[in-house]
Amino acid sequence: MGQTIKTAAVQPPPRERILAAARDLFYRHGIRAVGVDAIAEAAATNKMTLYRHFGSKDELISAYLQELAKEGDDLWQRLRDTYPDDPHAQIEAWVQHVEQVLTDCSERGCAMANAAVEMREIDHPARQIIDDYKTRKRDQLVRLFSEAGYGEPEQVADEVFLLFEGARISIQCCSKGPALRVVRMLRSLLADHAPKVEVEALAAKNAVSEREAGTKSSAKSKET
Amino acid sequence: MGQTIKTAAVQPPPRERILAAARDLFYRHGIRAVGVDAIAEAAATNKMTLYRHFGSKDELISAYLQELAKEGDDLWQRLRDTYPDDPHAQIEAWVQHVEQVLTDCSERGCAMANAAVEMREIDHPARQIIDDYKTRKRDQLVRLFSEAGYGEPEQVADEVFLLFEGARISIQCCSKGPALRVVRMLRSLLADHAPKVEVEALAAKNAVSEREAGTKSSAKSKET
DNA sequence: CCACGACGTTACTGGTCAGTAACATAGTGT
DNA sequence: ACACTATGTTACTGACCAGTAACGTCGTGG
Repeated sequence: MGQTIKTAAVQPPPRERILAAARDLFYRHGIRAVGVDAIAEAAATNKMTLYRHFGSKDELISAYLQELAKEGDDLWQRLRDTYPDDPHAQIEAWVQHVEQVLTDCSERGCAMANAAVEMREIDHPARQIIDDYKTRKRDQLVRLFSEAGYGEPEQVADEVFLLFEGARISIQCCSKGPALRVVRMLRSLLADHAPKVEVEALAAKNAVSEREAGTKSSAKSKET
Repeated sequence: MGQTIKTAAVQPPPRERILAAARDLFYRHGIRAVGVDAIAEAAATNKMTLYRHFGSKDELISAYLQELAKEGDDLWQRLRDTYPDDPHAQIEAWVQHVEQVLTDCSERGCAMANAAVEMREIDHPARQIIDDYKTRKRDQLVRLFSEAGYGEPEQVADEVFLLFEGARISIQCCSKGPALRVVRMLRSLLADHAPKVEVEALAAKNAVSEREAGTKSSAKSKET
């Protein structure tokens, strides 16, 4: 029995491997800096198979960004589902996610934003994906703050959004000081805008949710 | 008289033309996306002359970034000199500069940050220039807010810095909403931290400095 | 007038890259 | 055994790109 032993039996299908390799290389070295040969090799396959699954490098880039967008959306949804009907806990969990992202030593900024910088052609399909994703993220923050009863949820969301974006870009090109202090900023900013009645209740709750959410966030997401 | 008429007599020397062309093309299309041939052609010269002035593309990139850094520093200094011993007016002028940068329709983010995204190799000479510049900018903000008597100038500077960075990156990949509202954010943030005694005095002064500084900022800087 | 230096022109090298063609191989279902 | 499909392999094209060599031109300063 077993004359047809699958070499590395549990290896995922080529398409997945290619996408995973592209994701890693694109994020680490940049989209333009990575050739399709390198991706195929990293995926333990070859260029032909790559081109059978993705018609062109641009298509692969789009698939890469769409995967990132989906994971970012899923992560957000999971965050929401973990604390149903408790927007304050959701906010706190998100802040902790932000902290985790920014203190990850492999952090090289937001893959989406970096892609937007690299793909400057305004008609590149990638841009639409990025634009949609970022707009969605901002709107999700607005909604969350609105549900939490914050005054001026749009303003708070814009500010939080820009602070996070700023942190992720500046962690790539500065001495990282400001970026690493962004969590403290977020906390005090949110405290300032939280509905007054809940302040002390929220403070009490943080001690709890801090442990709960801290352990289960193991997904290595690179998104907002 | 005048048998040797200089064709296009007032044309600047090749080195300047090359740097100007590089600056334009690098900023508009990205550093990696622009070849030296294209730069030479845009500078109305040729590749050989380019390589006589800049030993390599990397050297040209460094010169490009250093020029940007110098202009950014000069602009900051001019801002300071325009309102000597009046840090509040300097702050207001800087905010107006920010507004002008962000509403410029040719804005494609901070050239420095974009370069950092494109040049991922940690040992690339460009990275040091960018890092130094950004750190300097942040420190200049700290100093300015400190001179203006703000409480916690470091915190305010970090927040302002990250908001601006966030605005400049997000203007490239989002529906630009949040970025365009950053000036309002800055104003209210600064108002919150300004020394209490000066608030109404500052408000009165804004009406004046708004006209003064608004007209003379014609330099097309792309820097923080 | 001459020599020198700055600049221009052409053509080339070697390398990389996206994308394709042609053929070989292996698993799978019938 | 057969056919079909997914995958692997090799080799290629054409384009682009960074960088160089060799030579030609022109203006300036002595």
